[in-house]
Amino acid sequence: MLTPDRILDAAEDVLRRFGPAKANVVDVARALGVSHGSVYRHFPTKAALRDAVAERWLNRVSAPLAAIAAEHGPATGRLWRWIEALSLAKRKKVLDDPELFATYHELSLDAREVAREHVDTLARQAAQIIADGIARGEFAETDPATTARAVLNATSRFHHPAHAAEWTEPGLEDDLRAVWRLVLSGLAARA
Amino acid sequence: MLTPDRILDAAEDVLRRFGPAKANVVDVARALGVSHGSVYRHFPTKAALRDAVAERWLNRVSAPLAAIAAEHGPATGRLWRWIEALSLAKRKKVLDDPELFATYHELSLDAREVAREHVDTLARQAAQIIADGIARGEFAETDPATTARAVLNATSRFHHPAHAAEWTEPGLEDDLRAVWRLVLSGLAARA
DNA sequence: GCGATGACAGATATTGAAATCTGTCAACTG
DNA sequence: CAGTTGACAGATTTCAATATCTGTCATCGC
Repeated sequence: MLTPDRILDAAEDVLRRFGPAKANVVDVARALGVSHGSVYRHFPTKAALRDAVAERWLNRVSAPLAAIAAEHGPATGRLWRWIEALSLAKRKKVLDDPELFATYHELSLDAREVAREHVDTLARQAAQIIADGIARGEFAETDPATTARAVLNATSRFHHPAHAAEWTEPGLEDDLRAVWRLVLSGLAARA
Repeated sequence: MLTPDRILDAAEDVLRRFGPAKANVVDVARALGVSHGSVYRHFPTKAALRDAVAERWLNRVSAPLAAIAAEHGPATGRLWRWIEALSLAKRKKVLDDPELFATYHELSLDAREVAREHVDTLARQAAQIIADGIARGEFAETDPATTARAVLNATSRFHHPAHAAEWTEPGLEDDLRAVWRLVLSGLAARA
């Protein structure tokens, strides 16, 4: 039985093997032992298939982060662990799955829906931790959504795929910690 | 008389007209009415010529910022004007000179010397303002160089060429202001 | 003699014809 | 009849021949 999920598995495999530039629908169909027309029964276009692969792949990044966001301890430590985990996860992805990472980066360049949704998901998680921090009196009173966006923007050098080329530089961890110190004092500061 | 400066003028023109992908040394020589061999008398390689064009072009960004860094008023307002001017200058460049901007972006991707120096120059200017702010009691005591790097990193979404594609989105100014508020409270916070 | 030239070799880019790919759909199968 | 197939048109990509470009250097002319 041909299901979207089986197609996604095959597509991810093909994408990982050949990269976004060389992967094509016929290869995906061949990997499944069906004609490429059948793939089009489940995904309207090649772009939709690619987006679905990226979406699943991005969920594997954000799901572990959601766990941190849902914890109940002090918000300061949680937010730091959340940011560090985000940065580490992205760096790990670019090393382990360079081809899938390139696919994702392509998406984010086109400002595709999937990339935007991923950012929204991350912003929601960060906002949750920040709202907790405000409730617990750890952070100053601000709009959690706006502040979460600001935190994401301020740390984009460490998780935005546009900066992936810089992630091998030494001292990256130190730079992240320096930005974190700045951001943390900003969050904690009384108005 | 063929001088490096005249060559740079011609090269900048050619680069602006054809873009980094199409511009070539023969065209630059033709624009000057000399043979391309003569250009090689002044610049050892095409890459060196390209770097020199970018360097001059980047100096035109950092020079007006140096003026702000050298002012004597309150550091808080100066730092904000400095960051805003940096972000605006880059955005203006990408609109006015897309081809030269692409040249510069290419450099920054290759992590070329010129791009690194530009970042160092900016970091030095920011460090100067931050050191002033610490001396004036506006900012908490920190290492100005480290903090300057952190401020640059935290705002890279608004001036790093890798993010140029996002600079047409509405709300960019608001995002910058939100990050600035966060950073400013971080700078001002007492230890 | 000093700066400029232009022919040259090897590297790189362009081009257009041929091959492949995407997306559709009428026909097929179980 | 639900799901699959494969032939097809038009779009896109590949590939190899051709042209152009980079960087060198022996030679030129002022």
